[in-house]
Amino acid sequence: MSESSLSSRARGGAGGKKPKRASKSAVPASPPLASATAHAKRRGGDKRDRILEAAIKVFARSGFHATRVSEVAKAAGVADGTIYLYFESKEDLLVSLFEDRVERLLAFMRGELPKQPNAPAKLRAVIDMQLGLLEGERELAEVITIILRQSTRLMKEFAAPRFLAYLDAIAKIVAEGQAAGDFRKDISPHIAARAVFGALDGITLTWALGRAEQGALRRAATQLADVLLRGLSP
Amino acid sequence: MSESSLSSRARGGAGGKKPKRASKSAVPASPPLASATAHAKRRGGDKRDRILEAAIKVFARSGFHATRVSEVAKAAGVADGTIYLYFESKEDLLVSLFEDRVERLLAFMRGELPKQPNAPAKLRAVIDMQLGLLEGERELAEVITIILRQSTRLMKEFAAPRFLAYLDAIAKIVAEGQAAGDFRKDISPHIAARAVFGALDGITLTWALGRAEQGALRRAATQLADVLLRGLSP
Amino acid sequence: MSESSLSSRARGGAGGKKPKRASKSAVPASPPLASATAHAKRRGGDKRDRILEAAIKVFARSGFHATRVSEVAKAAGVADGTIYLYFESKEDLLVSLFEDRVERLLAFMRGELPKQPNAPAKLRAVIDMQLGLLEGERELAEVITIILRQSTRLMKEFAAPRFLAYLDAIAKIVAEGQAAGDFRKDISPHIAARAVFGALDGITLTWALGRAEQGALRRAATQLADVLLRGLSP
Amino acid sequence: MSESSLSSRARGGAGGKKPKRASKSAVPASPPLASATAHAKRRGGDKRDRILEAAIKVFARSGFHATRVSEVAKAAGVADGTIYLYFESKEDLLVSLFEDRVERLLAFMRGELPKQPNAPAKLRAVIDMQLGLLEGERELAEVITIILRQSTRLMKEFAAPRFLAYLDAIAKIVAEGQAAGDFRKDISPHIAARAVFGALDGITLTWALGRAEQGALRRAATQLADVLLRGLSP
DNA sequence: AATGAATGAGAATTCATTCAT
DNA sequence: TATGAATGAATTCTCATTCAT
Repeated sequence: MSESSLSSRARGGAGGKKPKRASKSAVPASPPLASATAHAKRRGGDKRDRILEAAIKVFARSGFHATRVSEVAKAAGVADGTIYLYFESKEDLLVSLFEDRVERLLAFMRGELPKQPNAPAKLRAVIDMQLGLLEGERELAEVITIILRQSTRLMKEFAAPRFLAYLDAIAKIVAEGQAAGDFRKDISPHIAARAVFGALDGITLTWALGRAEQGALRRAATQLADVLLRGLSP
Repeated sequence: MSESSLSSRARGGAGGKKPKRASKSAVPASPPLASATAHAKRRGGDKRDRILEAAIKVFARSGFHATRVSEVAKAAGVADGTIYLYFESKEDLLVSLFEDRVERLLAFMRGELPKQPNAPAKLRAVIDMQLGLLEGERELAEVITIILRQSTRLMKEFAAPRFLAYLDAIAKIVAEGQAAGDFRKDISPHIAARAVFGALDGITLTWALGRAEQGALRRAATQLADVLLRGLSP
Repeated sequence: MSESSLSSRARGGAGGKKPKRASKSAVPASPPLASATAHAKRRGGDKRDRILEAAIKVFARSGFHATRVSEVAKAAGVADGTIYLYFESKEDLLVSLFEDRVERLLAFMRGELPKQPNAPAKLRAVIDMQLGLLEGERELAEVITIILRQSTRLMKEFAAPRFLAYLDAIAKIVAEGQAAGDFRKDISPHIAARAVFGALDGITLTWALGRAEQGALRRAATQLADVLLRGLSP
Repeated sequence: MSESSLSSRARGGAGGKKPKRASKSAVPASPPLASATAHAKRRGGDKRDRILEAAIKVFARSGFHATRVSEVAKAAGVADGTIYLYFESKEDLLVSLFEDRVERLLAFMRGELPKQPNAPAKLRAVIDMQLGLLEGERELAEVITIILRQSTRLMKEFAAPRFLAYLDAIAKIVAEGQAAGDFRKDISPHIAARAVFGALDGITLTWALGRAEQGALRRAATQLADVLLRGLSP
């Protein structure tokens, strides 16, 4: 996974609080996606983060278009106008949400992947991490899998490139595995990457829309990895 | 696959024009999803279908919320008010679109699946059909994978149950295969179904958003089936 | 006075109902600036004109910025949205007002001036016409002398060029008179034009802001012409 | 010119810094309207004056409504809130501007006029002074001729009485001239005053909106006085 | 059935003003 | 005095939907 493919674009004042640990399962016990508020209630980020936090909740409940800015403001306990001190528009709020939270996920993955010995391990790590990190963040999962796609402009201009970069990163792992003889060579890395990403997305989506049972995502991760790794084996 | 799971709800006057043939590849040469206009220009369906046709185009281009009803009317060559003679609301237009077109796909699949000898063949047929039928229907593919999710209400109230029914149908195939010893038994049919569905969705989505190359979907179908069938093999 | 300098820019559907007569006093008994509604209640212009009519009243009462679009709508007896079927924006409403009404005044003047035998007669005619035509149109006078200047953008981009064209037309009359020996030659036609225009504007303004007595403007016109013609005499 | 007609209403802490000299041309070389800052940087007036100074600039550039209080604050180098320590509101800022600067002009004229031997000389002095004093103060000229009229409330409640007082002063000069046989008697002093005021205003306005060439105003003053004095001669 | 002019509810955003520090 | 983050009232304009023709 190249640095560039997952690199983030700095935005607002969202500092990149880097999570650093990795357990054997490649997913830390405490979620690195959780709001930084807990530790960083100190300065500035405070109000901005309260707004982001509230936005996740409200967007997940009602969707992007059906959500009124005033609802987010109310949920965040600030005045309507205050939102605009931290975000340019309602759309920017959604983008910032995505950048702020997804960037943490990607940064974490960027740190973990190099630790894996080979392509199969990396692929499993990607699956474990994506699902493992969203476990316990049902609302965020919903925002990423559904809400983000509700603004066509956002989807096409902003999210698509990010998704493509992520796909590229997965495709690289597949290609690396093929080169090393760990994966069958008759499968296009690109198609494989889309299948992996789609499967992850589909599992997340149905989980988020359903009862979002605790542990379900991690269990699904294991099984998905089992199927895909065997499916890609030479 | 149970009747109920894929059964359609009659709506407006959209009769279920049943496509009839099946080639060896399980996908007919002429797309069964194409507008029924050609044959059914007789009465009533005419204008209704022109509106649906136009709606696919315009929704695919601009998304659900950014599309004005007047744009659909213009594209269909009818007056704004005429839309409301055939559909209850803008949202109903999208729902009808989904029902009208997806129902044809599902009906077709309902007809084809029983012809397959076993679960692996059925799973491959599902994959072939979903991707094969959308090939050449880029705009419809975009409407199904993206636009339909833009109305949170629609997504939660209408599409989700349909998707779940489709998931059930796939899960049943997997379970059937496990029972027959064709598939490994350590994988939850539910999780497998979500992975299959997600992979199909992801491949369709990126294809629709990208250059939508001719033949790409069919090629992807073959590879996806190869990976999944090996991945699920006992 | 050149055609170009007072030519209008067609806008919306405001047909140029040309007034045609000229009395000895160069000002017709029935005001050519009055809404065309009276005669033309027939088609289309009806609602548009009702809105313009209402806008003059409300703008004159409250000024441009303090006037709500909904107030204009209410005064015109139409729905808020209807305004936007005929005008692009609140600002466009003001511009259209200006174009629609001032154009009639200028068109009238364009028709009358050539009938005057010499420059002094033309200058007197301009003064008579500007003041005579606004007599009985207090609100319109207020819109032109005050309200139009309340939008800086409008003033600089739209009104200024029109005013300059008008100034040019007056300057040409002065220059013509100087060439013919009817006016003293030590006065810059440009400065004279500004003085004439300013005097007309000042008289109109104070009249509109004051009690706007009947006949006051025509009386003022005579005296102003007397002073200026003697002041410009060789 | 009566004391009352041009007397100022004390406001804020704006003391009347009295300019003192008078040249033969009735207009001093150094502008008496310039900010008092230079001498009075001592206390209090300092910041208040910086704000007024900044307000002239910003109002002249963008107009009253389009100007944000924060822009004035920035231009003055103070915090937004500081403005409200010196002025009650944005509107009060404009009023204060008017009072502060116009009062200096009027005070100066009050001092000069009695020195003139007769009505014609007084009228010429008024013209010379109004135009002469604004020369070199383009932005102030713009504020007085345009910006001040952008708030309808201000215009009607505040400026109109002031303008009327000024008109009265001019009318008195005309009447005085008529009584002394220096001016023709068939012209209403009121109308004459309006014409003079309007001409002055029109010349200032077009000069401010145009290129505001150096010397143009003084030249215009001479010519305007020439025309009006001959026009008013018996 | 078809039209499209008219409707009017609805919401994002701005910005003058306040006030805790 | 000075600050500037926070407030929240206020308003233009859009557009799905209706309905008289």
